Order: sequence, then C-alpha cells, then structure tokens
Amino acid sequence: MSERISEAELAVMEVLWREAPLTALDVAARIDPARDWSDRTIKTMLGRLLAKGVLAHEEDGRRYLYRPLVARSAYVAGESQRLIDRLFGGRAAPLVAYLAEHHDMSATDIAELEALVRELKA
Amino acid sequence: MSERISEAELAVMEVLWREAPLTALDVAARIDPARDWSDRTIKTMLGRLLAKGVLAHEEDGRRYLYRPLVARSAYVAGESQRLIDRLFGGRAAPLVAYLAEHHDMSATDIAELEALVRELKA
DNA sequence: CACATATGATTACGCCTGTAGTCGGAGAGT
DNA sequence: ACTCTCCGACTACAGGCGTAATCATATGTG
Repeated sequence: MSERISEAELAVMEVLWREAPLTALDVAARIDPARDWSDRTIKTMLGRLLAKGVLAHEEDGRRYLYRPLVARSAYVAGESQRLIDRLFGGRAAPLVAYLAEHHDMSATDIAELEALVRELKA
Repeated sequence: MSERISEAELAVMEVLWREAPLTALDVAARIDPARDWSDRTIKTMLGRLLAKGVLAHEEDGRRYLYRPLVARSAYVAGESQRLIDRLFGGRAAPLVAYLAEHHDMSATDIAELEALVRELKA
C-alpha cells in the first residue's frame, strides 16, 4: 500500500490534508492558481492517488468526496527518511548537523533547538 | 546547468565522488553488486549524466575517464533544500525539530547536537 | 421527452527513468 | 592486410509523470 506520491500529486494531497473531504472541483479551486492546471489534470491526479491507495473516495450523489488515507505526518516521515538514507548514511544526526551548519538559523530557531536538546537529554 | 540526478544515476555519482577519474568499466566495478547492473546500463547512466552536465569526460586513448562536475556537497545541499521547501515551508528549523523528535538520537548524537548549539550561539 | 451540462472513466502523448541491445570504428593478433 | 574484439554512440522499450482531451452517462431544463 501507498506507493510514492509524485511532485504534482503532492499539491493535491496538500489541499486534502488541509481540508477534507472535498469534491474534485473543490480540490481544483484550492490548488495554487500559479500551477495553472486544468480541472482535467486534477481529476487525473485524484484518480492516480486513488489507484495508489493514498486517497479514498465516497459517493456523494453523482460526485465523489475525496479524503486522504495517509497522514501528512506519515508522508513527511517517509520522505525525510528517504533523504537520510540516500545521502546521510541512514542516520538523522548528520543531517541535523548539516542543516544547523548550512542554513542560517535565527536566534529563535537556535533557542528552540537548545530547548529541544535539553529535553532530549532529560 | 545541472539538471536533476535520478535515483539510479546517484549510484554512479557516488562512485565518482569517492574516486575519480575512472573509466566506465572502473565505475561499473565499483557499483554495489546488489544492483546487478549490466555494463551497458552504467554506460547509459554515464551518458545521461554527461548530457545533464554533471559529469565531464576526458579522452584517455580509446576510452574515456569520467569525473564529477558538481560536488557531492552541492548535491546534498540541493536535495536538502528541496525537502525543506516541499514539506517544511522552506525553513530548516522545523525539519531539525522534526528529526530530533522523531528519530532516535543516541547519546553521542545528542552530545554532538549540544556542542553544535553552543557553537551556533557563539 | 430531447438536449445541454456536469462528472467520472478511459485514452493520449511526450519526456524521464530503469534497464538494456545493436551498430560501427579503432586497435590487437596472425 | 584481414579478422576479432573492445568501446563508445545510438536505439529500444516499458512504466511513471505532467498535462490534458474525449467518451459515456446521469441530470436538470424547456
């Protein structure tokens, strides 16, 4: 179950993670207009996501209502793990170190991180 | 320049990041045997990576020597940024927090992270 | 009831990817 | 010089992805 979600499909999932269930057209209405997708395209995405088992649809009269079957958190976990496996030898710590070094962290970010570390030590 | 490197292509890049320049067959010899790839497949990868501008080749008699044109660190930076943009609103800090919470960190990892935080605060 | 309309289902199509196979020319052996 | 072999160049082909168009069917409308 739950094959990989492609880049474009992710845009559809994001909409449904934010609000569900929705009809196909409701999803279309909530897609970032910058994508400039035809309704047809979004229907195709919904169909593929159904086939992949990451969405469910229930009939609502003559249309369907779509809802996610996988939680966003599960997807985030999977994708993060993929990155860790592919580029950081499967360990999260090197990625954390990498991020801390290469991405400008605001003072707030650092304070949060500090609190986190304190908590982890406990 | 430098289009995206696919999953399979990455295996080839990893070899060349570790040791370069190499001939096509030397690359093939160093690919994880578990991949069970034919030499042809690896030649194809090399060709595509050349076309993508991430490898260079220089003649060495009747064969070529391949070497990376993009550093592994640049690739890692790009892929990390992609993940951050797609799933963490473009900010690294939430990813760090996420990782710290959801991935078992060893005591050593935490100590390292602590040192990092101290350094960041300085 | 016949037709325009709205929806889901099916089909299309070009590019990328994974995974090779084939063709042709440059050396190597006899 | 002729042939065999090795290597790169070009070609192949199925499945996934981005992006839709077309077909079929159910529905509301005059």
